[in-house]
Amino acid sequence: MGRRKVEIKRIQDKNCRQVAFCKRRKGLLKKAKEISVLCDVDVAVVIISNRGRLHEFSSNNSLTGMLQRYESHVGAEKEINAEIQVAEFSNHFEVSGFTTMGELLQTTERQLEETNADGLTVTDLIHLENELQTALIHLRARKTHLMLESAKVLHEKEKLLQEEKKHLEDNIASIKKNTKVNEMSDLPAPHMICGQQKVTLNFF
Amino acid sequence: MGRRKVEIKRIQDKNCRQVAFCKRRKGLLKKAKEISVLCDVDVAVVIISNRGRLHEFSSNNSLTGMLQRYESHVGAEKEINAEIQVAEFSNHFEVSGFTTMGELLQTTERQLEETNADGLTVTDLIHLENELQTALIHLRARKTHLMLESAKVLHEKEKLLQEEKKHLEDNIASIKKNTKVNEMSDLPAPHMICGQQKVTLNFF
DNA sequence: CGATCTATCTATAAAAC
DNA sequence: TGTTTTATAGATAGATC
Repeated sequence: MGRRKVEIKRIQDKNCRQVAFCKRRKGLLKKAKEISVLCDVDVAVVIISNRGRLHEFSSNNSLTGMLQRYESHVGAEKEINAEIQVAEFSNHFEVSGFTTMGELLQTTERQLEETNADGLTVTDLIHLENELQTALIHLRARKTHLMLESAKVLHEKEKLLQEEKKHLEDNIASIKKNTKVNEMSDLPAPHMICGQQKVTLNFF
Repeated sequence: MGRRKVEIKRIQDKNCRQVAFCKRRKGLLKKAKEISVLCDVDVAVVIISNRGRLHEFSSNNSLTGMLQRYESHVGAEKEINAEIQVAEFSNHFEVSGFTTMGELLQTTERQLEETNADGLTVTDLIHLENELQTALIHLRARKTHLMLESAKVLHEKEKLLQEEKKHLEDNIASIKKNTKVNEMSDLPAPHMICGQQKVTLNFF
């Protein structure tokens, strides 16, 4: 989109690269905003320059939270935090430090690669992994159960209301069938009449 | 950038919006990739369509991991809170074609066991795990959305039925109010037995 | 839906300030 | 570093299949 076509590979000239970054960053954030508005979707964009500056767009609070959370972890602190987490983990077996299996496995890999630095054995990791797995399974089972239960309740509610509705409609139909017109002159709906014939209710 | 200029506001026509979303999403992700390569920066883009589908680009694994971890945490918290507070979901997730969490876990475990038979490295496992994690996040985002959507539909249904019911009751009340008792002398007593169910009619 | 085709609009490379 | 200008590459709205 410029005077000449550019190949998509790292721009060698530092200055050109910086200029391109400013321009394209602006464009990208604009595009993100546009799509979020035009198409009514949630979009989050995070850009971290190679100098560590953070630029972001977020169409949504929860995503903003995500970005803030990310921001708090970014930079040099990230490495340190990771080290601290690993240390705490190996010392106290704190589950909370690890959020995903991926992280767990990554830690495992690091430990394996680091020629068995301190303490943390693969057995320990497997133990923790099992604990996490179990907790997840329990949580998911409970969640699924609650969801199914709720759906059932709502469906039963609906069914009941449908039945009630039918009953009421039948009532009105019966009344109409058995009522004289002349008695109903002041009713909003003249066709709904009570009459002298026996009302038949076929509720059940 | 098309046949005519478009105002940046929510596209009303649903179909147009969807088409625009597909095109612009592709464009946005492409741009994100380009800037990350050209300018040597880390970029993450997360898009969640209003149907709950998740699309993302990430130039960097750790960034992806970070976002995914965030998603997992907040997503899970949100789901649980929603369950406890509202506890209303419908059978949509039965129709959605997705397996349950339990099934997914079982499948995962089976796959891991099978692949593990061959000499897979930890790196291979991490890669596989990340793929599964991503799939899981997509699935959860979509599932949660479908469930909430279904609950909404059911609630609307219920509300409608309640209104209909009230209307019908009002009709009956009007009829009662405007009907002379002497015209009803040959009607059954206000309390009638239909089959085995006692039905109380307050018509008169 | 999704792909393909254009006319048109937009982004941006390069240059200059 | 940011803005403006200009020429041009790229994105995409609307249409068609």
